Amino acid sequence: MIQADDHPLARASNPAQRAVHDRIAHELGIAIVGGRYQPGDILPGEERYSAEQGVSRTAYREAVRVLSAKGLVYSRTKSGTRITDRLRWNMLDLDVLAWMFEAGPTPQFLRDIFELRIVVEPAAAEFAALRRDGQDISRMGHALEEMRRFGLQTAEGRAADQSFHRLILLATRNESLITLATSVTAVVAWTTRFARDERKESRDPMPDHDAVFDAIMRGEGEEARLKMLALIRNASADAGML
Amino acid sequence: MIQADDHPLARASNPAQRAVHDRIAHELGIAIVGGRYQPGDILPGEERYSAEQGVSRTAYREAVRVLSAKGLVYSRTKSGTRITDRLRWNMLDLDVLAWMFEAGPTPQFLRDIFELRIVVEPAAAEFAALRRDGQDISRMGHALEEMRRFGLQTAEGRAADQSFHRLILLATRNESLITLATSVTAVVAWTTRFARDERKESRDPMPDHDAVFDAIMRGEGEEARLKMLALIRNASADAGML
DNA sequence: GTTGATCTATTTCTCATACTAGATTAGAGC
DNA sequence: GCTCTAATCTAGTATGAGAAATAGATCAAC
Repeated sequence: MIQADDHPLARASNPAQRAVHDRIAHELGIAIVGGRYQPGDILPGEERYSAEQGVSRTAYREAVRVLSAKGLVYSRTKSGTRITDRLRWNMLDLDVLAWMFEAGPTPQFLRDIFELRIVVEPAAAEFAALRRDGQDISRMGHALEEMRRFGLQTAEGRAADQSFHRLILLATRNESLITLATSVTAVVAWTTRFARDERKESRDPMPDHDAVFDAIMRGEGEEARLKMLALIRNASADAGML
Repeated sequence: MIQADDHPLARASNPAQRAVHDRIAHELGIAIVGGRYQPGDILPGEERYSAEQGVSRTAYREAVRVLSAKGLVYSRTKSGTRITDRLRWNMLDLDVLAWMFEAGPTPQFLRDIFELRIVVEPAAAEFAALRRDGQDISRMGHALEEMRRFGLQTAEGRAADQSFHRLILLATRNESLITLATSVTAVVAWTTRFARDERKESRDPMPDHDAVFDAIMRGEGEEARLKMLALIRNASADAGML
């Protein structure tokens, strides 16, 4: 399984060594999704913003192109660059989600994502049950072994958990579903990372996982869907999300 | 209902009057999703590409930033700009979907999207049934009236149809669901626009729509989900997609 | 007074050029 | 062969100059 930090797309942890345009996009992105600029508002403008921030217009413009590509803003000559209506934002873009999270996610935002999870992951489990092959099964089994061995208190255990969910996605053979669920589970992971340990001890996650795995292995789509639904509800309840 | 072409985000139909960086992003985007560049391939490089296309490095770079924001490519100094692995692409981005469609959508791609539709829209109908208010009901009713009056053979009728589906989405009060379904239904609309008229006469769509509307109005979530599922299956069958 | 055309000012967009930074590669030295 | 170093190549940043587009003001006509 590819670790996020190993991939070239992963943002450098140190802001200083990030490209300037990337840093600006990040700052503006957070300011926008965090509500410091409201839809309809006009950004300061190339000349002014770049001067204030001490960066070149080039870097600023490239940052705006990024935000524009994600639907957060749109630019017109003379009018300036405006914040787009929220319904036009690419809410499922990983960067946008990350910015939302950094800006301080609203309960509404988290509720939306967890609802989406309940829609998407059980459906994914169903498709996976119908399309998985021997290799999928083998890898899922291994991930569960690791998870059982290390437990969710360790980094290895959590990695195995995420690996298991990822393997289910890949077994759906549906790229759009994979893309979608990747975004959703990322938010879930960020959320539960902070929600963990605050509460009472969680229940043992293994029975739920085993049940999902078993249904997928036997090719029982409907059952896989229901078991995954149960797993998510339990996990969400433990994280205090439901 | 806002027409796509009225919005500033809508691309100009005439490529000539589009911004240069936008045109380049469009061209490269189609080339990438169409497979002319494969994941792992390296783009020509700023100097070379901009010289060949007769545009400035600035414009080319802004185009690459857009593609990068959508996950299609990533850049590193010295290495160059590479095509990202497909699983990193933002498959649900409206531009990416449009490029896929323009590049000639594969059957696999269309199957993926229609599967996603079957996952998402019934779920949306369920949420809508639980959360709609009087105004939602009133507007949906009006849309159905228009649809009944004009029929799906006219532009007005199709607009009313899309409006009805859009209103259901908005009634979910879930922004991430709205964003997702917007992308999915866009692809469905593009597909059925071309698939229409080729086949035998379609069945009357009104009973299916009325049933969905009725369930939503009465606040019956489960029923709304099932009726929407039936509607989609019928519509897809008529379009030759199932 | 209202409407319509024109003019102006402002803002993004494009280009050219120079230089920087960082990663890869090749070579020197051992 | 191996290691360290230097050359080199590519994306990144900066700046200035001007082009294109258009919102808003100004003015003319009715």
